[in-house]
Amino acid sequence: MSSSYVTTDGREVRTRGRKTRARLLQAGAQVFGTKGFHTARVDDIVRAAKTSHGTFYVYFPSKEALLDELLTEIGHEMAELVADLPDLRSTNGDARHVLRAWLERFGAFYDRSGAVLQSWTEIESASDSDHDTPGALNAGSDLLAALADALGPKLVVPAPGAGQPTVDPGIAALALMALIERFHYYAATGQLRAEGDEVLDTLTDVVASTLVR
Amino acid sequence: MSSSYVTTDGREVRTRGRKTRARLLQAGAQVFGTKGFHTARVDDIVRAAKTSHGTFYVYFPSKEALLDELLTEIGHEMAELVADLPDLRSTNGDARHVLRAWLERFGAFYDRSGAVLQSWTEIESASDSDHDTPGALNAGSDLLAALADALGPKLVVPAPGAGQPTVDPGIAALALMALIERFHYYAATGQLRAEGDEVLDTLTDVVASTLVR
Amino acid sequence: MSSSYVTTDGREVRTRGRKTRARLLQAGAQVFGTKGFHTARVDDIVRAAKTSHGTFYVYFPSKEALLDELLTEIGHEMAELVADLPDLRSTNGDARHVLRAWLERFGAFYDRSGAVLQSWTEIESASDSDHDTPGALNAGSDLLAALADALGPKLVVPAPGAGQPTVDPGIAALALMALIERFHYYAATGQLRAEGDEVLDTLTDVVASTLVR
Amino acid sequence: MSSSYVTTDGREVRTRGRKTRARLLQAGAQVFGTKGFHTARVDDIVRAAKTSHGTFYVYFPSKEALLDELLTEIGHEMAELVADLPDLRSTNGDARHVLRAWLERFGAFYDRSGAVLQSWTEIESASDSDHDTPGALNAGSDLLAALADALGPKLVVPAPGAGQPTVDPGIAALALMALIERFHYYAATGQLRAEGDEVLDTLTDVVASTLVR
DNA sequence: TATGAATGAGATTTCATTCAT
DNA sequence: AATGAATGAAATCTCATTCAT
Repeated sequence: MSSSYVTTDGREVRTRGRKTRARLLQAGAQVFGTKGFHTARVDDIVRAAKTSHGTFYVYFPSKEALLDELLTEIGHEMAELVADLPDLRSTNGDARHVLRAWLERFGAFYDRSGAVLQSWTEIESASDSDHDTPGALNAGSDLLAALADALGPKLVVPAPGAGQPTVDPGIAALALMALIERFHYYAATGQLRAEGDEVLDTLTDVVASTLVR
Repeated sequence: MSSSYVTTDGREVRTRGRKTRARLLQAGAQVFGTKGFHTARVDDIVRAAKTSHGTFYVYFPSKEALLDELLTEIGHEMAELVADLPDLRSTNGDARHVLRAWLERFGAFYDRSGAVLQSWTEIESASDSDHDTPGALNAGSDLLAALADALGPKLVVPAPGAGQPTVDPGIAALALMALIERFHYYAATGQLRAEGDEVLDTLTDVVASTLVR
Repeated sequence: MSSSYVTTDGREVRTRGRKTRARLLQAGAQVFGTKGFHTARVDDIVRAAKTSHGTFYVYFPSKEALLDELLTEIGHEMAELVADLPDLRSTNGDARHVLRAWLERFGAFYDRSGAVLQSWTEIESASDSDHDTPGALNAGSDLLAALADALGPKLVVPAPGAGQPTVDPGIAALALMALIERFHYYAATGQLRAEGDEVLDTLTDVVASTLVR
Repeated sequence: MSSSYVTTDGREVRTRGRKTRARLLQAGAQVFGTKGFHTARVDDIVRAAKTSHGTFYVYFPSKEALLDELLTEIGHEMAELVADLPDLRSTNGDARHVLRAWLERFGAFYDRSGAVLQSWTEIESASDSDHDTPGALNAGSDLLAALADALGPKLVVPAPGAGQPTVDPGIAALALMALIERFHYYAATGQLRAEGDEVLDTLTDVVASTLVR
């Protein structure tokens, strides 16, 4: 199913072309990640993929389309990731450990794909002003919300204390996502002065103390 | 002091020009906020400010320069805001109340200026790849870190429990910023389904339970 | 009414720009006339108008749009021309003389604008295959038919003889148009070996003997 | 004689190839006919012929070359057609009948090949501006004139009346061609509202009353 | 000061043609 | 003979910036 592609003018993509297509996708991820969507030129991508302008447009109708596919792919990965998080409420005592392991996986994912997510933000603000959705980028508009909805129930363990106000699970998940994303973003852009495991430890601490009670 | 400006070709800006300049600044904030930096055209700004292209370049040497100024301004406001946060450790019992009040002020600020912050992110990724720093945007690069440094010590009250790992104040502040920023962002973009006070309440809850212990 | 124009981004065109616009229009006519629509490059037009690429797109959103306006203009001229043809049935005996005078006017028009009409044909076949009318060229699709309808009744004087089959006026006018158009076309492309007045004379003869009986 | 072809690189074309070649030719006629020369893409032709780009260039050195061959073929047919027209001056009384029969044949030809002729016009204007005659399209430049020369003498029977000016046979033939061509063109594009035989009848009438006297 | 017309470098996209299989 | 992936020259169009008034 996801193994069948077509060219811009509707022809089936066979094994030979599949490789080129993949190379373009990867080059796109790299270039969008480093330069951002608007600053990246098709030329940069083509050069990185060691192919030609013409070839680019054989496989993607536009720069947007390439990003869109990248984003969709990432969206799937995130959804899977979320689905894979064990219900922390039923991991007796072990919660912190389980969470840490999961955050590690998330970190690996973010290292690979996080940079591209920036391009998503970049596009987003532009596209809601005029709504005609210029041919692409339907990717993840409500993705985050959806993820939060899936994540929420697994997370919040109500505090035993009574007066403590209860946090809505969806909101809590949103908070979690924000924390995770930002932490990795700060780490990636050097604004978070911490080394390897330290980031992971701190993140686990913060998340644990916020959401798992 | 901050009331003395010069035109692109070094002339002093008098009262009439002052107004035009301000109009451009405001228009810029509005346009950058809705369309994002790259998607916004000088033409949009000029139109919103009810003035002409020529006039734009009398007051700002480039599109980027306008954003830069906007960002600097916002940076100052944020710094002030941070300075104004009472030390939560010395507000006995009242902490939650004080925090909520402060977060409300922060929210008002975010409503005014938050959208423009997106443009900052947009620019950021672009500028680290080629290091020549194209004449602008030195504004906030380390702003966040600085704020976090100032915010940290006022926030985290170590839990009395022993085994509980302590969160580094700087990191904690970063987390706070992330939470606040994202919450308002989600609220602004409709991804957070909550009404007026609800957002503020929830945010207070989350922050309180995370950082103020 | 026809004296009010707007630029591509909706601004009023004042006297200063009016000239440039006109120059582009004229250059377009000349270039389309000599090279044909597809072969003509925007670059050719801009060069002929002694202006720049950017300027072209200030006044016209596309190459098509320029042709469209040219064609609309020509359509109006033709309509006027047709309206001005005296009813040949009421010009006793004088018909040939009147017709000749009119054909002379037509000739002058064709000398000015005939070349551009070729571009119309060039576009036409392309646009009916996919019907989405790519942004322009609504100009004259049924123009010819309309003209024929207006022209017909003024022309055909039924022969006094009985057995002679009567030609439908509309059809006859179509024939007339074809004759006139082709004659001038052949004359213009050198396929009709005849000099100045000779063309006019012959054309008058042919038309007269066909349609005015 | 006309049954021997070579590929682009000089190889003899055998039976299998012959078929492919023919299929391309036919596809070309269809596509050029509907979309016009410039708008037609090699891809369209290749698709219609159910073959590949590579194959196209085995048989034709360029897109233009295919049209050129098509046009040459059509030229031959027209020449034959003209040659077959009986001398109307010697068909006593029967002239109208004979003419009608011939026009019918012409109509059939036009139905098959007329559309492609549009592409000829399309190319023509382009090629006179730069004189280097880009390798093709010498096909029909003076075709029309030649045909007219052959057609003329067979047609015009001078009117017995004295004052009536005599129409030059060549010119007259040109007129005839124009009429026939345009009539069918209008009929084909729906601008001539008439059904089957009606077109033929009217055309016969018009031609007869103009040229055969 | 203010204006808006003009500019041109640069970006995206198309498509006839070539080439390796 | 046939294929279809790859190519790159060339064309269209955009928009930040300059300039004459």
